[in-house]
Amino acid sequence: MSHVGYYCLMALDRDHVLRSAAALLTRKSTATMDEVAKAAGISRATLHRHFAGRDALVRALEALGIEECEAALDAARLDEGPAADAVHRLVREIEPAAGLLAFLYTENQLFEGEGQNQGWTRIDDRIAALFRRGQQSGEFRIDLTPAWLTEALYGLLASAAWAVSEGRVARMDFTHMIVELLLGGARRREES
Amino acid sequence: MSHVGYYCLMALDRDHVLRSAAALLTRKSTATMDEVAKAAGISRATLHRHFAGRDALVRALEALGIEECEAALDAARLDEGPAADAVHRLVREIEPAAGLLAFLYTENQLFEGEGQNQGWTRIDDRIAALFRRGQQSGEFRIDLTPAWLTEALYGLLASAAWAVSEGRVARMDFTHMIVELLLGGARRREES
DNA sequence: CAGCAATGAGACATCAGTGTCTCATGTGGG
DNA sequence: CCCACATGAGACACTGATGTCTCATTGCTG
Repeated sequence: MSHVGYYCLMALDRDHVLRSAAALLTRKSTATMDEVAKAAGISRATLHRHFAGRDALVRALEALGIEECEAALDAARLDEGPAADAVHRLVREIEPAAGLLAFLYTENQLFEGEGQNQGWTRIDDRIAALFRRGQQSGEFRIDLTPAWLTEALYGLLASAAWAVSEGRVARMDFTHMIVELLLGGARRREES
Repeated sequence: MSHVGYYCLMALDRDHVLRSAAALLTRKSTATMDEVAKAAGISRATLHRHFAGRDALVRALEALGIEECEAALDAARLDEGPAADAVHRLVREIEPAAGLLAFLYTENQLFEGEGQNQGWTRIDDRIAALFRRGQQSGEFRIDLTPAWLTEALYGLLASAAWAVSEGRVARMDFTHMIVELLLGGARRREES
């Protein structure tokens, strides 16, 4: 069954191509299929054998982003302990995917109206639920809605990913910057 | 001198076209020149008479964004009073331009490397200076750099603009959401 | 070694968006 | 009334990216 071996290689290559494309498109969101292929070290023909077209590639990247996001959500154990700690774990776990997320965050502006991948709404719901839990436990202030806090988290992740990739801030500060800014705003402050 | 009259109309039209384009591109950043023209209620030919090409249009939008940003910076009187109040005034003044800013924020990812319009660095510097002033006066915590706070402000402005345009949050909460989240994180909290 | 599968390279048609042009129309000013 | 000018509509060529195809080469399997 030589097929098995080849398919396995294909799968490995596919993942490698996907990650190369993610890394490239994070930096240059308008990169050509040619550039994507070169970045992955393969020819455009082979790239097309993996992904029917640019659209399919972006969809695959979206699926990868959702997958990594949900993995991060799982690893962060959002239900356990103080909500603030859960947010910290979440940002730490999601950091490696932040660049890809930032790309998809802007790319999704294109999917306007049409069939919005329901994976994102699931993720939105889980994150919003975390903020809501923090509000109900009294950790977070209640005048900022969970929906806004979720959006703000996305925005901060994207900002930080770009700022890091352009050298405006240090990569090692990534998690600290986001968590401190977000939580400082979200956490209810004791009366001064 | 019929020229005067015509030029005046041209100028008015140009501004109108620019704002229509800003409004459209805020929603659909890949809109066609045809769509931009239709959105402005003019023909593609006339659009080309105002702006040599898509590139020129984006540059003009960039100039408009910078202009409105600086106007907001001026109106906010960043040097006066507590830094926190200045941030609040800044966000309030900049809100009308937030959509355009969000568009340019992602579009600028394209201008990578090349001649980055120095207007942005001037704006960056003024905002960063405001945060630095707040740190020196003891209002803001010092473990978050002014550069990061500036980036975070941009990210929150873009997030909020998109979230509002997609109906995920209420437009009337715009300023409150951003200021409360940003300042809550940036303002030094009294020891609990 | 023989054969098969995957690849790389390149040719090719296609398509969308763009930039440029012309011409007819209409409108306002002299 | 007549003219100048701006506009709208459309034709046109050009470009860049894309999707599809063929063919030679490579490398692994049996």
